[in-house]
Amino acid sequence: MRTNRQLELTMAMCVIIDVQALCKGLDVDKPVLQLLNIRQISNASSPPRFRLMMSDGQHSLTSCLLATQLNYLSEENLLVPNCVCLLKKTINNTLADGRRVVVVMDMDILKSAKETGGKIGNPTPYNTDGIPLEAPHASPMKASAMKASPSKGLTMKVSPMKASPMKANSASPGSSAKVNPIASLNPYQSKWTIRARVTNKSSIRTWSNSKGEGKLFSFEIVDESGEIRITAFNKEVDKFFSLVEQGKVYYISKATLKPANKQYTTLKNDYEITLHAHSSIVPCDDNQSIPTVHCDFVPIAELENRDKDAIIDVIGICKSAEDVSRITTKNSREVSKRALSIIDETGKVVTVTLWGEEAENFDGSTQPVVAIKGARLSDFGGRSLSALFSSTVMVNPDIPQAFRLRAWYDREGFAVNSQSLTETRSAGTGLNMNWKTLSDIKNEDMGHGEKAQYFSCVATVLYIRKENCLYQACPSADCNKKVIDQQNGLYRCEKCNKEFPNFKYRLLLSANLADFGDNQWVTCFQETAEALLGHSLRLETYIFSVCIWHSLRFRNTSCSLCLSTEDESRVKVTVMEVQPVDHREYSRRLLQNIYKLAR
DNA sequence: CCCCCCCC
Repeated sequence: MRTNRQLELTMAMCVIIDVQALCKGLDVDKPVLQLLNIRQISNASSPPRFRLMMSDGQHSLTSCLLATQLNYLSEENLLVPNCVCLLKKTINNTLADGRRVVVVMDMDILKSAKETGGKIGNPTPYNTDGIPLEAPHASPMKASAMKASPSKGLTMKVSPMKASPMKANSASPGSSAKVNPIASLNPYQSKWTIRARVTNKSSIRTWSNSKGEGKLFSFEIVDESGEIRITAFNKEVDKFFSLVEQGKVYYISKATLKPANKQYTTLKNDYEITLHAHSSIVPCDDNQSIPTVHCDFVPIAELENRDKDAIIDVIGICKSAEDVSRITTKNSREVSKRALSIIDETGKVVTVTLWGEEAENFDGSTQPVVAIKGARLSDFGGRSLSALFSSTVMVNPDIPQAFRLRAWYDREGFAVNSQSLTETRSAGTGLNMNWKTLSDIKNEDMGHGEKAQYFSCVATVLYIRKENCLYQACPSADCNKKVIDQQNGLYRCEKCNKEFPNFKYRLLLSANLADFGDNQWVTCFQETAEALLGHSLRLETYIFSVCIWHSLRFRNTSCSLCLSTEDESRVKVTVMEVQPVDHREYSRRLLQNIYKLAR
């Protein structure tokens, strides 16, 4: 740990001119300063604002404001007089009365007040009454832009060369005299106009929670300096939803900037925009200089080497598409989904899942080119992709890659012996079903191999055992592991490695299934048991999707229905899905089975 | 003021 003396020397050597430079709006790279005083500005507004007196050991500066997102530093007593701070990001701003302030946007506390032990040096006040404005980089916009560039997120380069053609557009309807780059926007300056292209527009969504209800839509925009998200609520939805179109360019002004919650966005901007009653959005026809959406397509074969959860752009021919279906999420929300199989020139296929309206409206019947910007790579079934709310799904986009792909597929691609990166193993996918008869299970020694096996069969329920048909399961939402009664009022879940005062009962039905050749005992947990019991009675025919594995080899499978009792060594046969057979479907699958036997 | 990105 550095001593005060060392710190004093460090400051003296490295940052001696920092206060002076900061005041002049010069580009100071991450100055280290000591906090001499902090006080809350007396105003009624919330959140509160804090004013800081900072020192570089030579000079002190009182015209410093803490950005409100850093208020917690003061509220949690971390930012107290005498602590030493690294100012990672600052913005110079001019107040309404002409006074200039330095707003601290991001900082680290390098040494606590206790460690520092007192004021370093004997700093004298530096020109607190107003700084001359002739400093070379004095404009707030300029200063913030310059500070932004080292933090690698923003890649803005605003030069006077670029700024002038923007001014030339001032005659356009509704535009102000000056167009500001997106990267220069901040909550401390309200008078701005940006000119930007809509890259991603959401549909209208409603919400209802304890705080109230309403509707909203959001869209993302881009200019040559950067990108930002804009959200419209309620009345502004009515006003702007139909005006704002994907891919078009608009002048946008008079809206509120607020810090972006990084938890929910991957956009490279610290802020986002909320529209209000006086906000203005005006279409712009002369938009040559505004960048269009750029995609960095990853070949499908290459997805095998990318990390899970990576956000990637992909393009392919939609070889086949599932019908749209409704699923219920863990949070018991209903949503539409549709899985597509897409193929590209690498000859590899991957499954892409679309959600909501995008799933409902998709038509794969013409085998269109599908390009997705910002899909998430998942490891489900090996490798698969999922569209996010932030993804842009383009069907037959007007881009060279799409034309090339179309030509390739129509000439030869349709016939290639393609390989999918996504293993499909659930019922309902129609093709790719691993159909077995019950006698196949024994004849093929199923469940004794290195991997769990999945198959489907058509069978009738002969018998359901009513004994021991409930078990005590872990009460956590997504864990269904059997708990161990500790005999002290607590129940232990080995999977969660936790003890609970309660448990939930779940169904565990043993059923005997039969087809024309054999019969088989299987286990149905809650969901599949309900499906069976929900129908009239036994002697009804179903399609069963079954998972079979050996309990000595497999303790945990990815299937939430598969509980393994580790003390027994035998083959486990667990039903994952039950579908009552519809006669048409039954005949079709029976035929498939017969054809397979015939081969 | 939302913040949902899901399912097998």
